Amino acid sequence: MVETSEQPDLPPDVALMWGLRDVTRRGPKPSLAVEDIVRAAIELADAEGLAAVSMARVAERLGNSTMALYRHVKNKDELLVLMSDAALERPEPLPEGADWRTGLTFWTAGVLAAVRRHRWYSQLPITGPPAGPNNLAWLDSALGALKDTGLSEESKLGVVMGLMTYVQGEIRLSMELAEGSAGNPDAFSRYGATLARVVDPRQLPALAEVLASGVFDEVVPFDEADEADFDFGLQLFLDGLAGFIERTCPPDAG
Amino acid sequence: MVETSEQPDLPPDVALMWGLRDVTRRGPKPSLAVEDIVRAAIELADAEGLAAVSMARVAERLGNSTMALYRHVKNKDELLVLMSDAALERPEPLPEGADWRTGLTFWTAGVLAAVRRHRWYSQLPITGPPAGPNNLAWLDSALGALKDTGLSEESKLGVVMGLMTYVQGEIRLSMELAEGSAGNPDAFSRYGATLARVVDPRQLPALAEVLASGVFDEVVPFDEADEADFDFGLQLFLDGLAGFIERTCPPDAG
DNA sequence: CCTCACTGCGTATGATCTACGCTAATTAGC
DNA sequence: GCTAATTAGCGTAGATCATACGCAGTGAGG
Repeated sequence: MVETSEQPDLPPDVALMWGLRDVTRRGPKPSLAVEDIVRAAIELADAEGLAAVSMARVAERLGNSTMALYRHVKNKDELLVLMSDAALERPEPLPEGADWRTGLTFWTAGVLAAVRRHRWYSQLPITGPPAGPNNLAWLDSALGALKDTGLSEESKLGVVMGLMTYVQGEIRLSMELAEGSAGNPDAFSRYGATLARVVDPRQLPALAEVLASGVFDEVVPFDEADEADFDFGLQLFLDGLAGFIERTCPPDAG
Repeated sequence: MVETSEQPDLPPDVALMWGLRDVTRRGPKPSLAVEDIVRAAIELADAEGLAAVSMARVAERLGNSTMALYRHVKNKDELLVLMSDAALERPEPLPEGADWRTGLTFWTAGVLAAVRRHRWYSQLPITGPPAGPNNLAWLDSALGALKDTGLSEESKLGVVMGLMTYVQGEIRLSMELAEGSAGNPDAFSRYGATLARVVDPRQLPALAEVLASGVFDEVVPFDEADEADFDFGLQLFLDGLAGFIERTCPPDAG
């Protein structure tokens, strides 16, 4: 394990993500860097899914032995943490002079786009609050979208956490479902039929009514339906936020 | 594997969750039922976490051999699917005569309470749209809360999916963070210090401002802060929904 | 030049999931 | 009741995995 004695009070994985290591070290030059390991792991996950990411396969891809990785990474969990920050990359800057609503909409679309480039992202465990450079850059970007609202810092943070919660739910629901439907293409076209077979109108009346309305019979591609639903919910949230901002910081009371 | 020839067009795991199996079968009486397996797996996960749920440990808990389980469950993934429905149990019925807002608030609290009884829930993979009896009962309950709004069935479904997305995000963020902070108690009290160490005000100005405001210095128990943030976001969503309902179905235009 | 921290790696251990095939139990049909 | 078909439970074994441990060689500090 590489020591990070320069930042003794930082959690070791955080120090790793920020590239804070000793500059002068004895012994042989490392022929491997954490960044290489993380990059190889991400490529492997992109190509063959997260389940294919084993220490052995990552090492093989780097032309090293399995155990060599453990000099740079405490264990596999730490590797996953590093992957979760590296996969996000940096956010594109918000459009200049945009109001908070377009800013947050832009931000949300950006997060989803970034995450969708790595279909395994939703399967990563969440081990702590955002602490890596990319994660914090996204957090900063969302907070920046709210800078002209006049909200308190605490409120801004609350708003952003609410939005992150909603986005996180979308990531999990839509991405894992998309993964599942990839391996099982007609699970979705059959969904209406499955429900019809199983739903008893006396026990689940409201659901039976939705079924009877035929919403599930339309054959809409999964992605489109999903995006429409996401946008709908996002607009509701932003509508509510607009009300909150007006109530808290009336524009003419400045 | 138990055949489910009565419902040949249902996915096998769905049939299992609904208990649709052959009534008359040849061969020895099964000494084991899927329900037993699922219950044992849930007890094990409750006691020792999801990682402790291996086919061997579940079988051991039942006094059977490992391979005996495979007569009742196709593979471990299917067992996880069954666990994810069984863990939810049935929703409590909505309070009689409640309006949609109290109904949905009640529903949301119920989902979170049900899920929090099994701390491993958030780590389960999502393999398909809700199809088990408990999942569908919850879905029905949420739809039922909207029955007096006059919204179209399609809109109701959209609203519920938006709410489920937000709740799903909360489940994932708060539960996995809670798990993480259990094994690492002061990771949260250190969070402010970690950020202070790592955030450069020139690179992350908005985040730096939040940090400077001292929000992260307050020592609030994780659960309380989390619940407050969740409620705040939920209210924003419901505020937005109120506007949508008024716009779509004005009460005096009925 | 010597010391010794450090890198890479071989070996080994203990889990894990699960394919396969055997034996014994039970029932359907006669 | 007899026979054949079917099924439950399980033992064995293979493949894959994470990772503890210790050794050999490297190269910087003294």
